[in-house]
Amino acid sequence: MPDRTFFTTAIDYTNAAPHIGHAYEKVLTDVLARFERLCQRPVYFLTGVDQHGQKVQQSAEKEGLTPLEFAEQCTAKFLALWKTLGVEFDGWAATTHPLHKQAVQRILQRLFEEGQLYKQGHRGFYSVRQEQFLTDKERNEAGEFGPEWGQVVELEEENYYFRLSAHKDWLLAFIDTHEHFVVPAFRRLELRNAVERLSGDLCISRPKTRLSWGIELPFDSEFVTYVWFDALINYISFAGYLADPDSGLPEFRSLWPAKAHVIGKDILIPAHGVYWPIMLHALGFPDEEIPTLLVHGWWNVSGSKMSKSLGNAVDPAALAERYGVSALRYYLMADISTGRDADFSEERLRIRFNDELANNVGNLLNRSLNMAHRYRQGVLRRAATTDADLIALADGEALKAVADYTQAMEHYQIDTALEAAVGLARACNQLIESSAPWKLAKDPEQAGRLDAVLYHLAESLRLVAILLSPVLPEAAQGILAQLNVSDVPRLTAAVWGGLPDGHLLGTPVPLFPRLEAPPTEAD
RNA sequence: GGGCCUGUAGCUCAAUGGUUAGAGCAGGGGACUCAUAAUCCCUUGGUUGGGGGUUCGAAUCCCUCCAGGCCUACCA
Repeated sequence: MPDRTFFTTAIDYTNAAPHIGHAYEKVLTDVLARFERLCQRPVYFLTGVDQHGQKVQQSAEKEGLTPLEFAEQCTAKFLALWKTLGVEFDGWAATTHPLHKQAVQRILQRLFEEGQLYKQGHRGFYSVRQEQFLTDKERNEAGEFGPEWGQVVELEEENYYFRLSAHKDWLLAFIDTHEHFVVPAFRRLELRNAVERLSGDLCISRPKTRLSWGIELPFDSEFVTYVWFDALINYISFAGYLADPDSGLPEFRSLWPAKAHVIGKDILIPAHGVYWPIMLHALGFPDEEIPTLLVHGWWNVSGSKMSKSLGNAVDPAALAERYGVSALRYYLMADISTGRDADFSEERLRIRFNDELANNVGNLLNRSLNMAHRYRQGVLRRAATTDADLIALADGEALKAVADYTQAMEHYQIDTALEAAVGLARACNQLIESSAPWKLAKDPEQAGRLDAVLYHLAESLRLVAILLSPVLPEAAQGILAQLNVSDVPRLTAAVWGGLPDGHLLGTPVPLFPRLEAPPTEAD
């Protein structure tokens, strides 16, 4: 059994700048990892970049760079974005790393020796310009290959194949008997049907004459391995699989199996739902060591797919610059149901930030602290209360918020979890209206009640900060700092009564300044 | 062609086959002054895409049609 919770993300291809979809997946996984830390469970968060392949090689040529130079230039953009967005990973999987190359070659060598790989010729139509074999899918209505493919020649080429179809029946049985293999459940259905149609083996190599930017096959120096046995292997190579004891990589048995591979719906079939489990199975991993696939949806732009060619790709770095990291992280986690698609809208980003963080949570913090300072010099009094509304808040709503939040987070439903946290703040705003501390302050006989109300507000805010901390680490620190609480957020501390009698609160400073809409274009 | 998903209030979304289909935002009305022109209360608003069927009971299950999205394949 692993002693650390291990999360991975898809590794991003270093051929273009990151867009909002890349940012979403990494923030989502960062939030899951931070929740584990909040629960004081050791966690290892691996993410990275896929740097090999034909597109990188071609793009590098166009810019007059070596493939490595080009890949590293692009990698730097991803790394900079993760730093900006507060994505704090433990391991960085860059596929040009020598230790990754070593693991890939050891794996290929083993499979080759075991007869899982074989060499075979393939005859087909080949586009010289695009450097790829064409299938009937590429034919136009007239049944011909259009001019976009340039010169098309009939060509025979030898390659290495992985015996994928030999494991088809195993995979079907595995999917049928492991209902949590794919989350959400409806994706498992989709996968099941796709596997049924599976036929043929998997081509895993390219001759160096066509593609040189890759990892050389250990048993045939004329070839490099093609994407699958390079990119997918990152999940185990960077976790220390088949590594030498002094490699500096993690101890593999302390991580494996990963709790979840976080991926987008576009790479479930066939890569992660078919190739990857079969690769692991062929390597001898038992069924209980095949990780869950957590499949997230996409951010669309006004209902349609985001793409560079449509010119509607959203730049996450620009958004973070314009609205702040907290606003962006909050929006990405709150406005999509994990596994589903959502529509990206800057207007909704502003609305949700203003309504839920600025007006609700931020203003609650500000008004609560102001009253505590105005009426009590910032000193809290903790005393037993018999007031029904306060008991309802402490034993009812606060308790329920923490429970609902925890359950939702355990099921990767970040949006539902945030609702619970914000709901507790809402209950506090209601309490302020119904108890009217400004009236209590004028009546000496209500001194005890006023103290109790102020204490309940501060204590609730402490809980809200703890619950928000995986999504909004900085802002949560900000709330706790204003409450004058220096403890590192822990879920075990999210129980009522943490603030001691006589606690001195900090100075209120508006935490979430409202976002203003950009000037609208003249009609 | 095959597969999967979605369709519920103006918008974004909830509702293990079980009260009168809910919440936030937006709209309308009111209250309050501690606070970031914030907050709180009340309120308008639905033929659950259409049509059949099963059931004591359907947004939910079955059939069918319509609309949108995604994956995948061109086999008879």
